[in-house]
Amino acid sequence: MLEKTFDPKSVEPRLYAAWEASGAFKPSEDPNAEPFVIVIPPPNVTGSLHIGHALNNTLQDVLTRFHRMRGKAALWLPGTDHAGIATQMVVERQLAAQGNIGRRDMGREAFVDKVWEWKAESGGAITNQLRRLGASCDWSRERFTLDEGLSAAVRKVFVQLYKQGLLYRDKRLVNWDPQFQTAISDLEVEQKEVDGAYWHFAYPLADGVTYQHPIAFDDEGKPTEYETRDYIVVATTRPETMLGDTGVAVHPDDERYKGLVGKFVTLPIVGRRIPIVADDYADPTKGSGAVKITPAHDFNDFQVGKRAGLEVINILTVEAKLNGAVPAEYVGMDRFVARKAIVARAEEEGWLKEIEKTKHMVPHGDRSGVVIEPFLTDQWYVDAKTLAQPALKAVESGETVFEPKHWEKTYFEWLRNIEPWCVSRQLWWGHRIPAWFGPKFDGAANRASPNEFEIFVAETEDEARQLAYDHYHALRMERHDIDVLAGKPDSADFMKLLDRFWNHGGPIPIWRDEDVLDTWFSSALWPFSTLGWPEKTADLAKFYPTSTLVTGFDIIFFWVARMMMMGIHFMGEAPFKQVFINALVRDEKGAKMSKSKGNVMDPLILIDELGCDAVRFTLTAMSGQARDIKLSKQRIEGYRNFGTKLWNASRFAQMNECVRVEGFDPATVQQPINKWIRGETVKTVAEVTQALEAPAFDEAAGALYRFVWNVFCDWYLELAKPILNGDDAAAKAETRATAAWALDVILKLLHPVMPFITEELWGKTAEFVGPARDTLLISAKWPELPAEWIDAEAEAEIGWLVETVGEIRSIRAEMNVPPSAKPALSVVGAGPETKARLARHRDLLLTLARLDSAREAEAAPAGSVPIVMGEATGALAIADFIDLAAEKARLTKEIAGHAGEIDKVNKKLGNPDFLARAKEEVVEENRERLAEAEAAKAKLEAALSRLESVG
RNA sequence: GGGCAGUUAGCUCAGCGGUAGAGCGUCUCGUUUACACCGAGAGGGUCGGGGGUUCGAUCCCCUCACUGCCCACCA
Repeated sequence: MLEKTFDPKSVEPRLYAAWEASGAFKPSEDPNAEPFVIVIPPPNVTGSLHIGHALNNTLQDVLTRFHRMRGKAALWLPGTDHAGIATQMVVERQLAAQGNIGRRDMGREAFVDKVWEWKAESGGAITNQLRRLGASCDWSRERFTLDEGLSAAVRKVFVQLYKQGLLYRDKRLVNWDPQFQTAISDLEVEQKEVDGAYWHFAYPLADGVTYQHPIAFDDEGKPTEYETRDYIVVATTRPETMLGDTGVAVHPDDERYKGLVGKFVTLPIVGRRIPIVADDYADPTKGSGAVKITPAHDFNDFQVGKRAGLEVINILTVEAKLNGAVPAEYVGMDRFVARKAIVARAEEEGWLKEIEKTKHMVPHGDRSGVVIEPFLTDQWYVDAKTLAQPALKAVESGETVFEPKHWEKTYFEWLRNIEPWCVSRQLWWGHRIPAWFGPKFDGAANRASPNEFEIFVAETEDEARQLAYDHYHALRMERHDIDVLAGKPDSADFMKLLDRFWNHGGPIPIWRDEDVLDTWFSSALWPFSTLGWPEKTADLAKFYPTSTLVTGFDIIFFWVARMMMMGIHFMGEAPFKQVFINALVRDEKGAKMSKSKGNVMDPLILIDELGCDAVRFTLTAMSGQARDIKLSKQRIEGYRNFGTKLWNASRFAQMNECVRVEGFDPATVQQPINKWIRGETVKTVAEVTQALEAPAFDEAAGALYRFVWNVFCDWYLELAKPILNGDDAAAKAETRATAAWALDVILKLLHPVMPFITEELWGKTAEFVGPARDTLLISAKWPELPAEWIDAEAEAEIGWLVETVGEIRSIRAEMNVPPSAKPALSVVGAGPETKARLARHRDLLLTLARLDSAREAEAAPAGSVPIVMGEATGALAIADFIDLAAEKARLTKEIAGHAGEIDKVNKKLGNPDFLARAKEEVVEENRERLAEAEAAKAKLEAALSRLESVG
């Protein structure tokens, strides 16, 4: 006998082990099996499973299990991401907590070793948590973004892009994170609104220049009054940057300042003479219309500086402290301390004109949370604009489809306005950039330039060395020809340097770039690097491109778009056929879950409390499209109850010896209820299959829920009871076999969503009764049932029965007829069909509606209550319980309801336009509706008048 | 400033041209041997406002309002 309730805690680990041991997680090797492939969005190796992962991975598992059961070679490829900054942070924190020396004291190699140590110990946490979720990943193919193979792929991609001119080194402003002291990409910058101010500074004009500044205006905005100024006002939100100002810009058409273009101001504190330039960037309507230009510390100013040929003066250190380029008293000062100091000094010296309090957006590092500084450095950039074009085309053409479709707009928007991608990071944990530097020889000066280098990009150091050799050798030959042969005397030093490398006999003195790559660089290769690229592996041939990517919208830019770019560029084909964007999980009030708010729901705790299946079903059912998921525990409990319901239905089946019969053919069933449930099962299979193909997870879950609970349990099992308890051996045997069959189909359909309880029942039902199962449920075949098994007649008949029972129950409840009372039902005016149905299902009617009898009659007995039964009228003899007034009210209300319906339909049918233009079947449907409503109304009116004549 | 999404029963959401639905919650009744993590029944909505298209609009179009998110913006 099945236990009274399902115990997930003991079952889940056992079944997971059984699945894994059976080899079911590996894709079928049947050469005819069509592949179905999902690559997991690799969670950070530092991560632990949160509810978002639970949703995302549940959906992937549902798809994988579904397609596996359908006979596809289903591969769900798992892995983790090395997560550069995040992991480096975790390990640094751990080192600090253990009282170890810091990263910098430890040195790069030792630190990286520590990170690997940490990874070996703690890095597997999240994959074990995925197992607890029931994830049927092929663990034998698990990858890590920093493993040997993926590192080789990264090097190859880097070198190829470099050779193709799609990756280059450039000196420009980057988003600099002073906490981690690394560049970050635009995407890693978060704009946050903070309280700030515009500080208006008066910069004195140099060389005794003055001008007339308008101070009063007429109604048309024309200046009427001027004052003479020997200064120009600029405003800033970052006063400390003024130390790096190298110009002031005004709009070329700004009348106020026309005369000042080409003049100079004397920068306060610094004393630098800087020009006033004309540039469209200056907006006459903003502030004073004049803007200070700090090319080294502002993206816009950098551009203005470039156009106007302004000097670029970097005033910050990597820690965002003021460097030696500023007056001595500020050197080494923190940027925010300097801000205050400068404002104080401006006030003191009288050039602070105004402080305008304001809120404005300030860029912050998404990991560090500190304010980002635009900072002038050399970094590596990917030419994203070029790579984006085919990625755009792939989605435009439908090669790759987003689901829901509207996310394509987001994808397009970003790719169409894409900027170069800064991929170098000044970190230690990550893929070290395969680029080597060598001295650059300045031909004119004939010596190695201290700040410029030759770059040699290669997959290995040996290759880089070879490149360097070739380069310097060619250079040596060339210079030899040009300079030495031409007898130029100043060639000597230059040649000496080159000769030193050669004649020394030692290796070419090149050194490797210290930087590592953005974590997302390796993630971008995930769909093909994990399958073995650049090797031509069997997996790569079979499983690329993948089928569906399931991920959150928050990483469409970070990850999806970049995989599209890299996948198409290196594989010639987009990496996915479909991108399914899942919703964001929020708490029950709709707030984003966060540790600081304390509203985090830990999926592992929920699994402990309510079982994995309940959590999975909830997430599946709630994964409607394009919306946040507001998750409440109550909801999960509801689906836990659903599992229990299924469990109990199975117990019922078992108690009633509903044994699977080998070779049972549902096509042969005779009993109406069996024909009916057979048809309902067929419909559900079709519905669930279609929903999972789309995929529309919520629809699949909804269809399963309704079928199992509201159809199979509420009606089929109830309808089966009289037969199962009756004497008709043939009917009993047929019903037992049908019930067992339907239950098997249910287990299969439900398995992708609720793998544990269904697998357990699959095993248990075979253990107690029926023939042994030849496979685990995970490997069972998805049902395919013929549409002919839907029997319209059985459907109509059971529909009639269900409706009649419902009517009677409703009246009993409304009239407060006690459950113990068993009234008689008289059926008046029945046609042959109703008579036949009444005869066939009399027992069921008596049981389900708790009746004493149900017979045909000539007329309704006095004091009975009418029920519409198609063409016939049922009369329920509950005279003893009737409150006359209440019954009159009930009838009146029902009659009014029908009257309203009749009015509405009559209006429609009376409209000639409707008759002329509406579809024929719609008109017909309305005619039928009218007839039905009129008949029902007539019956109830007759009953009401009888009641009134009595009363 | 630009873009996207949403606004349907108390709550959470489905429906997306032809009779307004589900789950939860609420109320009433019920220990009939699968299940109280249950069963039966009931109440509850002028489908955000205003226009338009249509024989017909919750559904299509326009517009307004509100909510959420993304991108841009440090004078």
